[in-house]
Amino acid sequence: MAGAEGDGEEPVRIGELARRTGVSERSLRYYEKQGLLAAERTAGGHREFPEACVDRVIRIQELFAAGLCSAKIAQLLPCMREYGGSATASAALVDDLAVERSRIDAMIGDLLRSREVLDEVIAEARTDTPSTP
Amino acid sequence: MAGAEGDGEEPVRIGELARRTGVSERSLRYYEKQGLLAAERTAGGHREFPEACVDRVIRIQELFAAGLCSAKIAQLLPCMREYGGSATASAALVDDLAVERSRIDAMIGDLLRSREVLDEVIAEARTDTPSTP
DNA sequence: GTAGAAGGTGACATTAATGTCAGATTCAAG
DNA sequence: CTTGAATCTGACATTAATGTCACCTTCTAC
Repeated sequence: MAGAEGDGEEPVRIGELARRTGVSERSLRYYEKQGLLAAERTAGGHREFPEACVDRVIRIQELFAAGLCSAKIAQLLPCMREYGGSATASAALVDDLAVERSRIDAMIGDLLRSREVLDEVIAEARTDTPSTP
Repeated sequence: MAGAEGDGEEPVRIGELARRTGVSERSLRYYEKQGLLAAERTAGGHREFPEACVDRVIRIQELFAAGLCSAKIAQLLPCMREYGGSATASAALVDDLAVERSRIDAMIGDLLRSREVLDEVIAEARTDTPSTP
């Protein structure tokens, strides 16, 4: 097996994490401050993220895109088995999440209708102004 | 036929429009200033929206929810046959809209994945803490 | 050890739609 | 006319993630 020596974990520094996730260093530091990410520190104070943070950051971005605020995400993450979470959502949190879910449903509807609008306008323009006559 | 007298259009004031669309008066005034809505004015300066604004406002909200900014929406609306638009999108606008469309596609993906996350966490909580044992 | 790349912290700015408030004016019904 | 509801304008605030900059420290390869 590869990586059988020591703890078998190659820490990731913030620059590499930013590059691999497409999320700015600025945002990664913000995520850490909001409790969405945990990082070890070198003796000199540089952050060392675990490998798993790559997927985690991507998931966090998706949740941000879905309109959740950092506080909600911070509550949600510990309940996700996917990222080693073992917590169970409290009843209050479940209520919150159900509301978020409804909002997401509505937003998906808005997005689908808006996409249709764009498609119609684009198609109409291509009909009126064909680039390949 | 109903409404055969005169111009046959009952104008809508801002309060009623707000109530019927769920959009605040503040936002409706903002939409007008951004060129998304056009309103006649009474002698005293009060806005009189045409009936069609009800659907139009709802569509505008959907487009905002889809992440378009007011400037893009202002360009888009005149190209929508649905709302009496007769314009054809310029090539530059089509390019813009295609970019928006990609973004919307990506966002739909994010929303679907995020919704799944919420469903999992909610389901897990309901399994661990059943309200009806 | 040294130079340059990478990282740390903190502060200030931004964006864009929306909320809110105050004071003045208009509208509609008595 | 009068009165109360509705509307107008303009200004200021907010939100929340992210950008940017300045200045300093740490890391890494030579």
